[in-house]
Amino acid sequence: MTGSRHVANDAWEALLSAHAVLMKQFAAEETWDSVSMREYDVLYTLSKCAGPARMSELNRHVLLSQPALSRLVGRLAERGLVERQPDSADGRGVRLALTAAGRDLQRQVGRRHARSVARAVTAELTPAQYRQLEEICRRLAGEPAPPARQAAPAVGHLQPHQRPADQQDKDLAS
Amino acid sequence: MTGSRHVANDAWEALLSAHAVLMKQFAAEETWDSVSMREYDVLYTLSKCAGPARMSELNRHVLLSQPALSRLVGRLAERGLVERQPDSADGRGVRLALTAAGRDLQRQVGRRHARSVARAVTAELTPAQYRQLEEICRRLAGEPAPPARQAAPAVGHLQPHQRPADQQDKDLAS
DNA sequence: TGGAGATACATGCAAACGCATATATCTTAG
DNA sequence: CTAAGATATATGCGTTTGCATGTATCTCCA
Repeated sequence: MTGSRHVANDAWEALLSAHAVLMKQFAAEETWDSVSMREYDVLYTLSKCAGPARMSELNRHVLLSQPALSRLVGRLAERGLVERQPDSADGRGVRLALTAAGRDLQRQVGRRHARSVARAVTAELTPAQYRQLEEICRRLAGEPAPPARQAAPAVGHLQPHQRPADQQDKDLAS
Repeated sequence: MTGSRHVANDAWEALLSAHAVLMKQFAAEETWDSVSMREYDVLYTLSKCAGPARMSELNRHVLLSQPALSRLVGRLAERGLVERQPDSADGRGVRLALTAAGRDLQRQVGRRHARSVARAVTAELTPAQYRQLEEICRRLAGEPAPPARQAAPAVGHLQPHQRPADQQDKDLAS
């Protein structure tokens, strides 16, 4: 038993290491023109959300404190990349959506970035391996983990990562 | 072909998501007493290096810019947790090592943190799964990937992650 | 040998972050 | 219906980050 604890820690450390190595690699590329990786992360997350998203929803995906995200979105809004509207249903909340310019920029950067990601991943892993990686990481992230790889029933709870399930090809398609 | 690109991107996104979710979870725990997670990361990395390490070596493991790491180490040195000595062999470089206090603090925090990590990982994954995760992530990180799980030949190039291969149990042992 | 370029780390400075807290709205027990 | 508490987001403020650059040392080739 005491061994499995150790192995579990090694696995997490390996994940951290892979994350750091690849993040640095991606950051060093010329992909990021006029947006930082964090800003892109927000734009990308917004692009995956069907309708307007809320700050708190965004904040579940982005590794940033709530105030930091609030200001980051503020900056993106000032640059005309996202639109921030008061929510009619909930006066405290905000509805966020990409503007046309924001969507364009996300797609453009997303295309380049997706290429880098695909290159890095496929260079080291076999298809079977990165499929396993996806499955395992989804579980780790606490997602229901859709085991079937084709048209899963789409259970539909708005858990951590809800995605429209279509349309997200746009940014990944070459 | 165009499909595998997409799947590879999904795998990376899943990894990012798992990273973000677990990092937030760990950050929210009471584990971090007097050190931030980044500071702990540096202390931990130092604890794994056999002898004194160099800044640039550290910087390979930690996701921070070189100036940020330089100052972070400076702060740790001021607090008496790490020792910074000029390198006799290379006048430009610095040799970093944990002080006794630094090692103690690392172990104490490491014990708590390792528990959290083990809890989180084993709660979601089977032993076979986190072993696979480790193997796959090591490859992703560009490590030689020791396929044998017992006493690998220890090729020994000082690639990204060189670890003493022993002693690191100390911080993970319950 | 000498000097151009590379490497290792540090520092000035503006931008961005996290923590604590403020503000506004929603929810709910009484 | 109201007051207490929860929730969603924003803002003040000190700290930390990244970028550009500085300084010192090392490397290597002419």
